[in-house]
Amino acid sequence: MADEERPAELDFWSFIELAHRRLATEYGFRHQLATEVLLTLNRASDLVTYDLESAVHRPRGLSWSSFRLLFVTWLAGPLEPKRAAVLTGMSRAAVSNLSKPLVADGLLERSPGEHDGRSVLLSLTEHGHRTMEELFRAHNEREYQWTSVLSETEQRILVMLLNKLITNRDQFDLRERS
Amino acid sequence: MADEERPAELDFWSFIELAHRRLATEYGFRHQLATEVLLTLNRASDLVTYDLESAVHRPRGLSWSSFRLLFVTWLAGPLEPKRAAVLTGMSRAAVSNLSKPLVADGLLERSPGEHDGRSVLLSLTEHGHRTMEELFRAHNEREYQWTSVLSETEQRILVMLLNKLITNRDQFDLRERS
DNA sequence: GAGAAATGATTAACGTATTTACTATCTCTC
DNA sequence: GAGAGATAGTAAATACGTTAATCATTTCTC
Repeated sequence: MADEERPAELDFWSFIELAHRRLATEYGFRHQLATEVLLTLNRASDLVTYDLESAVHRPRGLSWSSFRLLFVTWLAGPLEPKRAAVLTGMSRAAVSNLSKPLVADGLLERSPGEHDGRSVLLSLTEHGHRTMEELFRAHNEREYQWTSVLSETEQRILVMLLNKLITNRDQFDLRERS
Repeated sequence: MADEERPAELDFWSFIELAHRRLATEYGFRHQLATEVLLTLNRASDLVTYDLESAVHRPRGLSWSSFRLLFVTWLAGPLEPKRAAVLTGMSRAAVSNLSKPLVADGLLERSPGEHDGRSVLLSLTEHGHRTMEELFRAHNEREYQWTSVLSETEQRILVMLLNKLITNRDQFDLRERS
């Protein structure tokens, strides 16, 4: 057994390796590769997100969620809260809560819908629009720092593989946010 | 312009494509591929996680975070809360809060540390151990359903690319959880 | 070896997301 | 066109995470 394990080096990322090893040797689990793929996917996503949030958005007074809402409104807006919820992957209530401070800060605008008395349209104000252009520039630069360790071809392969992973999801009855 | 956009088909996943298109045509952002890579990474991770949580863990009365804590304790335990926090990627306070119900349910055990009067060791109880074996079997089966749309080679490439993405992170001063 | 600083775990205060319940409007059916 | 049911948005209750403050112990320094 000796110093087969080196706990001193073990951290959030290298835990994946330990898990893989332990699942292989201690327990006879069939699908170790599946675990490795999805653990890696998860932790990579968490690391990048955490970094972007704390380096770009928090210093400007925005949470990751607020940014996401502004982002979809910027690119797909004006849109109803319902649609914003689908596109951001959060609940309608979350959109409603997040909008409040953004409207108060003059970034977002809430106007009554045209044909439906219940509905509302979210759009960026002029100020919100300018803010997003500046904000996304910083965001995009940091994204580039992350991805530039991969060649363009590697990046395209990565996107392609993730697309394949996700778009075949209808092969089984997966759970989605209602 | 015509029906260039088809909002009817737009959802959480296909928004990536819309974002890519809009950033390319409307705004002259330099690093569209970076955005596409990281949006894809993020959303893929979210979809898989949401599915695993709602299909496997919630029905058994566990949150995603509880599962993660049990998982690292299972594979790397017994360990101190501090180390569990690093390995799960959450705060020490979260570990402390999550432990409480798990101890109460008889899955987790909290024993005083050997050499240090302040410290504590978290470990699975016998019952917790048996539970994890059953639970992880279900988890692993579902993971397999997800990943099996990729060939083994594709899976290895995916892991390799994500590893490359992350392990070069020390090239710039990224933000990590303290 | 006594006092100061540091460290581990917990608690308290707070922010933010989710689910559930509610209100208003719209649509469908007869 | 009146009533049942569906839908949009919000509000209330709840769950769960974070950071900051607290307590106990340990380590460092003189």
